[in-house]
Amino acid sequence: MQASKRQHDILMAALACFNDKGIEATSIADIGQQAGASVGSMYHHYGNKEGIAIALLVEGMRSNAEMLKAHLENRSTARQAIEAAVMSLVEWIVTNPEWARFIYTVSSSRLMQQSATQLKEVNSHNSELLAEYLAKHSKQLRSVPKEVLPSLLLGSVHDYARRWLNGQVLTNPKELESFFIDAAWQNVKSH
Amino acid sequence: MQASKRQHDILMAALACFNDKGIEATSIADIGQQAGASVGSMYHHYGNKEGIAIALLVEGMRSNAEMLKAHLENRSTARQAIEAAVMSLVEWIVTNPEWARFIYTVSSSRLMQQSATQLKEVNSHNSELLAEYLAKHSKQLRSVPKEVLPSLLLGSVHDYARRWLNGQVLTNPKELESFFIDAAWQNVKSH
Amino acid sequence: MQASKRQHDILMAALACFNDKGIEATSIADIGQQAGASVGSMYHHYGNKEGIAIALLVEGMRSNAEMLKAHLENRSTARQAIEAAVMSLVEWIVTNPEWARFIYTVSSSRLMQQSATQLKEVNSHNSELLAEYLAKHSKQLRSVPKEVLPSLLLGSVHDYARRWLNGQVLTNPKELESFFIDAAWQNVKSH
Amino acid sequence: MQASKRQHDILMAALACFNDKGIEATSIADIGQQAGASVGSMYHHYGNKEGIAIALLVEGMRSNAEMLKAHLENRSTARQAIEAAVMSLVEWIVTNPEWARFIYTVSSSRLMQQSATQLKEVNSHNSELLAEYLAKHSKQLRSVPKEVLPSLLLGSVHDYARRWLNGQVLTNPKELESFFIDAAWQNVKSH
DNA sequence: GATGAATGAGCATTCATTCAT
DNA sequence: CATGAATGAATGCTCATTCAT
Repeated sequence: MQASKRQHDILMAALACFNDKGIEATSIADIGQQAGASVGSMYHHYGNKEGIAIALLVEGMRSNAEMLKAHLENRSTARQAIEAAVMSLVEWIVTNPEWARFIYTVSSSRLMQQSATQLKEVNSHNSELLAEYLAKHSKQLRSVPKEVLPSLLLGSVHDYARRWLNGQVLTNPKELESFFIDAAWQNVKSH
Repeated sequence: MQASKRQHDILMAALACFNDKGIEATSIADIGQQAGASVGSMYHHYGNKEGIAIALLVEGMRSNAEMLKAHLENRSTARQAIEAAVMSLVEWIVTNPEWARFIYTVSSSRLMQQSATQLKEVNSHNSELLAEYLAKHSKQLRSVPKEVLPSLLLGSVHDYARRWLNGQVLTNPKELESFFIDAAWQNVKSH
Repeated sequence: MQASKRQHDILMAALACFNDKGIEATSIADIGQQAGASVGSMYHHYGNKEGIAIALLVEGMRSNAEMLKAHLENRSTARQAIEAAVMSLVEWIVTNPEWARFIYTVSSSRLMQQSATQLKEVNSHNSELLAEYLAKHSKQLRSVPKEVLPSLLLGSVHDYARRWLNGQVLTNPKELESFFIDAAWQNVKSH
Repeated sequence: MQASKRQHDILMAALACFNDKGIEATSIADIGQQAGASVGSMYHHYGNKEGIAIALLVEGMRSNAEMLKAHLENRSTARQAIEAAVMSLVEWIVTNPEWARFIYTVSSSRLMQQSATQLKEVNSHNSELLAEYLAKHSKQLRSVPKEVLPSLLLGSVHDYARRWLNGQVLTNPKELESFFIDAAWQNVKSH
């Protein structure tokens, strides 16, 4: 089922509304109005409000994963892999700020915990992508518990991105990319 | 007006409910029931639901700032200051996981942007505390744009803490403290 | 959008309730129950309680204006116009006591001052109808400030009607019509 | 029980609030705030909200009746009595617009129908005052049903006053007094 | 007399969801 | 597939009233 224009409009309207007023505070009618779709139409396509949010989340994470995969191609050294991971994340956030904002917000919500198989698949696929890749270069990397690794690697980017998306800082993350790469590399390379 | 027991009960009940079901999904009645307070009483003291959330936020940030101040005392070197900052944050999160969870969730919501002078005061006070302290040791520290510094320093902790509070990782942040301290120091020390 | 039966039922139920208990004291649920409509349905059609009151007001004034227009047709002399104005008003009040009572009550409320273009249109249209008509016979009429004219003409009727609708007097205004006509004519004819 | 300053303040605050937002929409707290009195204090003095409204009504009608009595003194002819009645009413309205507005509004409300013996006494006393007076001059007056008389006499004034108090007309009633006197006299004198 | 915390019933309004057309 | 009227449970909030201090 290719997404029709109608479906795409609904998703984009929902993304805008969710970011603007919050998921709970956004009513189905709000989305419909912004999308130029009737209430009934949205239920026809997505079942309910949660269905829309999940579709949005899945789509966002898929796009994020695709970008990471593209950046990882042809990177042979550990350092290059790290660079690729950071650059891909920054690139994706800067290119899709609305989506990034939505995902950051939603990831601490109840939506994330439960919900569709779909989501879990994408989610785990996504996080293993880099893990596998790094495993190839384990000798050049510090040995750290599996659970902390992502935080040492990308924690700075995530933290800055959240603040940037909330308007608390103004400098575009892209301009600070080298700091994030340095930090990531320092934190995970073997001493 | 010292906070009465009644007021304290309301706040604690609200914290539990907000974390359990989300702010929007928590009804005033839910809080009242858990606190053993009537609806009217809550409105008498806090004006409305947002008033409760803000009081909670202010209280949490104040407690966080106090702990940081305590940790910074008697730290003379740059390295010690960094250690103190990381340890204080970890300590506070581990000691007040409920409060931490609430603040992380709410900080990307509309609640944060607007609202109370109270909040802004605490907020700016809080972020300047460490900045001032580090300024004293600027020679031993890398020169980085002001806006990124907090992310380089504490991004890893925040990222891990969020995941821990969401149940995505299980190891207590305290056990991983040395990794966070190392990372922080690597990221901000002068090369 | 022709008013559906549902919409008409809601309006009539509201009219009865408003007159019975007062606008503020009437709950939306009261109206819904009497109209056999759900709460949601009323909001779907009229937006809120005030929307219902305004719709009622507009409809009432429109009906009043129509009756006046009908009575003014084929009246050639000034005296006849005056008679028509009084008789039309008495007729309308006697025929629509519920509506009259509502309008008298509401016209000193905040509802009247603000609100809908709709209302203002009907309102000014209504008051100019007679004014235009009388202008044609200005020679036979006393010259009085524009603002008092309506009170000299119809003040007695309005005053009596209010008291009658409140149950303070019992004689039907129709029976006293000749007194009102005489009074109106005496008050505005040229001496 | 002479009214204390506190009691007077409460009454005046209530009058202002009632006129500003309507009786039902005015909360006890609103009045208290404006009067600088605590909630408890108002209950101590007036029992409840209705008690305040009735006190206000009684006080207003008493003041109105006093003015009428004063104006009727030393008036010997029928014409003079009519003049006095009109002038007294106009005078009172112009001098006490807030009170007039309150009484006009409340007289079509449920408050009037029921309520205190106090009120009924003042009320009937008030309306009989003029009736008695006019009875003395019955020969010079038209014979009209008792119920219409007040409307023929003062209907124009009441109608204009209501519109003036609502801001629908701007000319001070005092300036139009002669029109109202003429009208009253024409309407009740014997032909 | 005065104060203001506490109560809880009552109400306007919103909103996800259904379904006939 | 699309529409929008209809439903009714849920919820934030108000407010008259009481009462201990």
